[in-house]
Amino acid sequence: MSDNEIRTRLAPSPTGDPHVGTAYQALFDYVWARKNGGRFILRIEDTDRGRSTRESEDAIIRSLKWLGLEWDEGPDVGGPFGPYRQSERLDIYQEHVRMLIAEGHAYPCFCSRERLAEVREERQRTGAGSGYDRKCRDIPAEEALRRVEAGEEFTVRMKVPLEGKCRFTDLLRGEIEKDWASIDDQVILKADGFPTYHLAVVVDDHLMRITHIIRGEEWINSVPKHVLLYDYFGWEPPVFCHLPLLRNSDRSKLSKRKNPVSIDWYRKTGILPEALLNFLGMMGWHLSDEKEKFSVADMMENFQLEDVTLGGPVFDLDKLKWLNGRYIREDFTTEELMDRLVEWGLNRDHFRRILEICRGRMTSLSDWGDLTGHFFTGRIQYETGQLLMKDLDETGTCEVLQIVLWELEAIPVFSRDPIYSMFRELSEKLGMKLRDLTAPLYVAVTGREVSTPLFDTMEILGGDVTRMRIRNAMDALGGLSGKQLKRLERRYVSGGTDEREAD
RNA sequence: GACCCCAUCGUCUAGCGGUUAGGACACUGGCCUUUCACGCCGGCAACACGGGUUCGAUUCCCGUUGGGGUCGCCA
Repeated sequence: MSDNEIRTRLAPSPTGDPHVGTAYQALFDYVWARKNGGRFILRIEDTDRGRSTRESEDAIIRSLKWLGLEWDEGPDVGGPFGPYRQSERLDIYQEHVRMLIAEGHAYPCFCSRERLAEVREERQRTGAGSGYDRKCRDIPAEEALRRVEAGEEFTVRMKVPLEGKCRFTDLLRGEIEKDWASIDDQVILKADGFPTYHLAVVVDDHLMRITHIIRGEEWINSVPKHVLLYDYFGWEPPVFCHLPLLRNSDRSKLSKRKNPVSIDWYRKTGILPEALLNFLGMMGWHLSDEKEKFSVADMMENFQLEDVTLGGPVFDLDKLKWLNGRYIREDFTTEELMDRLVEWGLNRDHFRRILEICRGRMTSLSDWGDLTGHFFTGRIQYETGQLLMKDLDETGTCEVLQIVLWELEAIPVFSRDPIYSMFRELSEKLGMKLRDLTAPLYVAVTGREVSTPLFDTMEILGGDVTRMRIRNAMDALGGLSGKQLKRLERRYVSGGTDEREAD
């Protein structure tokens, strides 16, 4: 590697389904590195012990490979600056934390989570800024050391200046200013010895010689903490370039409650990787005014980071479908398209999973088409009468479907058994018979009252497809108004899992 | 609420002081066609508002409004 090589990275946290926002960033990172003859690095940010899973990491890697965005260094391929999984770099972070403490830039904090929660609430309420009150900042070093050695639980926080301004440059926005006083002493090392994002990202980006940090706009507010760390370590910060966030049609940040966000969903509904990439490429960037259809290679030839536009682009499925249609019509011979189709869903593995759950219902081989159509279709047409829950009207049914949606969102691994237990518990909670609860769901998910077993079917379809169909069914029933939704949410609080893009 | 970011058709965008404000998706009228789709031709539709700067502002500056993001021992 030469000294002035352009190096970008994608740093996803393996905590759920691979997110299209991750693909979006990956595309720009990839194109920028490759267009400059540089390298694109994949780093897994699995410092959240509770939520990171290997399954998620594998799924992310699979999705990125499906898209054809290949990295030059990463946990699976190695590289000169590994390991590329943060959980395997703990000693590196701890060493750097020791350096910061030794130089007085960081300090142990002994506050309990409870106290922190109280402080946070109090400060929010009184508008005294937010976050931590720096209680432990001035504990004398010897005393702190004694308490640490005595085995008291602690985290490590970085010292942030109490006054003055932080200035940094974002490639797309120019100079950005922020008062230090608005930033609190961020935890950089958790009580379990794992680093937080802020420490790990700075240390790794430096050690991995990242030259351009291209990531979502949601990170812009944490840049001051990062530049401060670069400063404490005496390192040169890389170029910061924050991409606009992909949006739902109501302009909020793209989220799975309102949109399919899993890359898998796009694959499963028959979007071609080249079309998805092309589409993502036109979010905030354009090849030329006359040419909407372009390849990653076209993009590589013409892309300039500073040409990215800043308005948060709404992710418009209609336009993606149109573009996808153009690829299908224009880019393949029938033979080639056949290969794509086989690869997509007409392959033995997929057939086997489906056959296993439907062979018992077959009296002739030709039942196959009728019985399995819902596995090979995008949108289902509904008979709204069939969608109604027993003894409920359209609104009542929508409310139950909405609750089901929330419950489905909260299932960490979307497979039959957890889905089954969820429905069992839910039917009890709602005081409904399980079959009365699931009957309309057969219709919502498969289009029919009698079909393949629901939970297996959901598993095969995947969480995003399943949820999208239920949402479509709700729309067919007239849906819920914002007001009704709010009321329902108050009445029925359910913990959904956070979704996470790469940084 | 505080702070940060953003602002051209419903949506993705072109525009970088002087344009009938262009293209694409969606919607829509017509043509083609045994249906549908594709394709072709046409239509609807935007510079958020108010101040400056300037001979002239969609374009530059400042406010307002609107939208978004962030305020975690999550990333």
